[in-house]
Amino acid sequence: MTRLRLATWNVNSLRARLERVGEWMRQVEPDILCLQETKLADAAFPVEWFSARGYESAHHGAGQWNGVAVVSRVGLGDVERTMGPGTETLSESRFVAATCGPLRVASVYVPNGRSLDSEHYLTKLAWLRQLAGLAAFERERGMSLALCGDFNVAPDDRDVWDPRAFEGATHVSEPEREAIRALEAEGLVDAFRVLYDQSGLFSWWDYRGGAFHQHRGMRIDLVLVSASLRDRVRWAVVDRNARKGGKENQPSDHAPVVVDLEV
DNA sequence: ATGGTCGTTGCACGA
Repeated sequence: MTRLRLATWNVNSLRARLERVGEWMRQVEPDILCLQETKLADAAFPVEWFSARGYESAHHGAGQWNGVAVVSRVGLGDVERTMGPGTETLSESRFVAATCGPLRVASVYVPNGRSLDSEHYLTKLAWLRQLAGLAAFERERGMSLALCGDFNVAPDDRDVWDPRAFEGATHVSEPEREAIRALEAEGLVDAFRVLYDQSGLFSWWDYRGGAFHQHRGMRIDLVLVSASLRDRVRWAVVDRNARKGGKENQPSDHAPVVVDLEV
């Protein structure tokens, strides 16, 4: 039995955050790290910076927007950059998957729905349906799966600072939450919720209005693992320290989520 | 109180 430390972090520009990511990795020593919003083209992704620290990497990005990566020190192979045949356009540069040791790992950056009456909201729901198809595919071929990333959905009211503030907004609407439950119906469990049932444990805080200091956040960064791993979740945390900092050490607006699995 | 801040690109826009 070995302990596998899995983490996911929307870094809001890897170029702007690289030094901070390096310091965090040195302290936390994740075995597998999923990144979102690298905002890099594949050619600009710092493959050698990661390999110098003992990590292989797979990146999918077009630059400027989106961009996701899987970084691993327990092996990395069979890289896929779409959720399946015919989904290249939908997948955008928001999906990359790789096999890392015993796990199939996907780093996902679910589209922001913007508003309930936006076409982007429909794209978001379609994207999540496609992701459920991928979960079914991995289950059918017997792979243990970890879907890690920024889902832009708060699964239930415990995951928002004030449900009343979100009436009629995205991230909390019933169709979005149903899409997360559909992933669970495909055999995935929210690893963080295996250990914690409290409200107010957030992973994202708006940069504006001092939201972080006033505890106005949401839990939208998730690690969804195969149900067969439920009893192997040993430890989990949202590392709020990584959300701290000011002018000289700017944080992302997301904190990393860390999950330790006994595999 | 319809504001606020950050990262990117280029003199707004997405989140």
